[in-house]
Amino acid sequence: MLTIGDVARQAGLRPSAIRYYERVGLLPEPHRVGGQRRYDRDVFTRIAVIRMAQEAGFTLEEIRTLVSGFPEATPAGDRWRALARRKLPEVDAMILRLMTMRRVLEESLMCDCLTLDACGVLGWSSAGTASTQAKTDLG
Amino acid sequence: MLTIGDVARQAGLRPSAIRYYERVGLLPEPHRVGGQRRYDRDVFTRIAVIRMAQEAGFTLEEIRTLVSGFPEATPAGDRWRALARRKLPEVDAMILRLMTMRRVLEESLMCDCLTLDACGVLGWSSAGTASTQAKTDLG
DNA sequence: CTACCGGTTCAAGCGAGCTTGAAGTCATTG
DNA sequence: CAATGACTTCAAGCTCGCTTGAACCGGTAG
Repeated sequence: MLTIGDVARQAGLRPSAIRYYERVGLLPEPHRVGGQRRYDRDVFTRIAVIRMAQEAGFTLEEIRTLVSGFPEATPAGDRWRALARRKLPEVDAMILRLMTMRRVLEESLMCDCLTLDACGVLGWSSAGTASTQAKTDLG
Repeated sequence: MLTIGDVARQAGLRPSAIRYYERVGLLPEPHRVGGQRRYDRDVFTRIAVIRMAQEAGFTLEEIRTLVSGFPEATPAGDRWRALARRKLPEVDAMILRLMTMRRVLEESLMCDCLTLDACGVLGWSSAGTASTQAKTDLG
């Protein structure tokens, strides 16, 4: 049984973050010994999931849905699957954007432009078509 | 010559955002007519660059360096290239994380687990090795 | 017994990225 | 001339994801 400090040290975050996660429903309320939180080792799995999802661009709100075990009162893993299904295209879109960015970065390493928008790298002609380009997806 | 309202409408953001970008140095100060800002169409290119970089996870601070034409007082595009070089691996890492997330989402659509961490999909055994896993990269 | 260490709560603060509101300016329209 | 509407500045507010500080509690060591 680990104290919040142990968990924090091993997971590489601050106790305050762990309490915060608990407050917003990302972590379950642990049992307590004399008022103090005691954690089981599988809290690390949970934290790792949270972190990964966070790095993948999910909000804590979304992660809460991902991660919390809607115990009864819910169809099944249907809720989680629904979210996953909804999120997949977003993740794909994100990957695409990042790959575009990657290309831009890489190609711009090879040219002499002073600024990004003075540079042809983007494939945009720097004016004219720009307004069309400007409304790509973001909504 | 476009007013700030025109630009905002066409770019899909609010005038306040445009003024904000100007304040933090993402957009150059436009000329003014009777105190009001007037923009050239190439502002849309700039805005599109900003948006893309933002979606790719750059902070406005970084984008400022990316986008602003450090006119004199700077070696060349060296500064921008330096940033690009520094950012490339980060972008790559981000892409990798997203692909992991994608895999998790996709595979979890195919299993019956109620929660993510009850599920084997992650490849983590749900305890034991977790603490090791927990410290992947984040720093 | 006292000190100290690490836990506890709660409210407030912070940085990023904007938005909102108040108060004023300016051009056009009736 | 007065009203309208889009602009202006400036300061303050808001959301997210935490952190920090004040004040307190409990267990162990000297």
